[in-house]
Amino acid sequence: MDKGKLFQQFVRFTSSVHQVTNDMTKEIKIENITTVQYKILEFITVSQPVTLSEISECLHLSLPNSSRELKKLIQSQLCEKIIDSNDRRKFDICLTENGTVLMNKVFRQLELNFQERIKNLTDSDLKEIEEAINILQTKFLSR
Amino acid sequence: MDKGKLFQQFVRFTSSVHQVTNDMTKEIKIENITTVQYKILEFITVSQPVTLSEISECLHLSLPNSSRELKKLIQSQLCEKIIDSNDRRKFDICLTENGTVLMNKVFRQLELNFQERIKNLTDSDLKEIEEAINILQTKFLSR
DNA sequence: CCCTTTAGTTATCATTTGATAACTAAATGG
DNA sequence: CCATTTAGTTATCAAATGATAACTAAAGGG
Repeated sequence: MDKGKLFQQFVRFTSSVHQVTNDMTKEIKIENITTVQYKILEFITVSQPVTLSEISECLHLSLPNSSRELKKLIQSQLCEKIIDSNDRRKFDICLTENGTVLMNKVFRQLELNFQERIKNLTDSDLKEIEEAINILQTKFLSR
Repeated sequence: MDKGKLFQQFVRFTSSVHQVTNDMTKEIKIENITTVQYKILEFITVSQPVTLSEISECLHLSLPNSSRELKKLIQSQLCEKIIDSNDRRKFDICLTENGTVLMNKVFRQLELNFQERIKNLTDSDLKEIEEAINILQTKFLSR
């Protein structure tokens, strides 16, 4: 197995994934939400409940900056803090009702883009894609 | 084939890919190069020669902003313009000798991270991963 | 009970990035 | 050969992001 060649493929692959997801998300515009704030929202959506430290670590933002941006999201009533009764320094962050509605709308749009992209594929192609995703997910992407 | 479920998997998958590539690249710091400038360099490296319009389109930057950032990269002597003799409004952009050396260094570091990540996998795992990447690349990611 | 660590806040400043208008110069098309 | 389109430039301003210092308040450990 040529690991150098695999690395080359990996580079092209990740660059394609970034390209495709960029194209799929670029038209999605939410009023009064910046790019970083959107990433935070997306992270909360996928991983909720999360702590501020987790946001900070996973999105490579400093704690002060995470705090600032979260504050704006809370002011926009898109997410909320739920104090952890075991450790009152911490708190869990969840989407509010509003936030959930918003992110559902975003993901529906994303799914339309996705379905558009796969609409010409056969069932056996889709099956192969599913398996490929599973292999990468279990063997390579999860730590 | 449940396309809705496939979408869910796709979302988790892309989020994992972003996470992993973020982690692999986050320690890579080049002096006097901003994030956007690095993305431009990366794009040139993978796709050279490129035009300014291609940079602008693929990285979702306006032409004026692309021009500004490219100017800085040229001032840092990391890339250069090569006038297209067929159409003198256009020009191709390539890495300079310096830029090539720099990006080689970056990619070597990236490759070390990559090898570290796969070091415990068997040859048959790697073979599966390679095939999975190929399937996604040909059936899903390329337009 | 005190000291240290952890988790987050607030304020401030510099830098980066985004957006837009007004421009040049070359190509293209009738 | 003139008008329009294409490709890129320059300047300027506003907004977003990054970095850091000084802070609070709770938890944990001896």
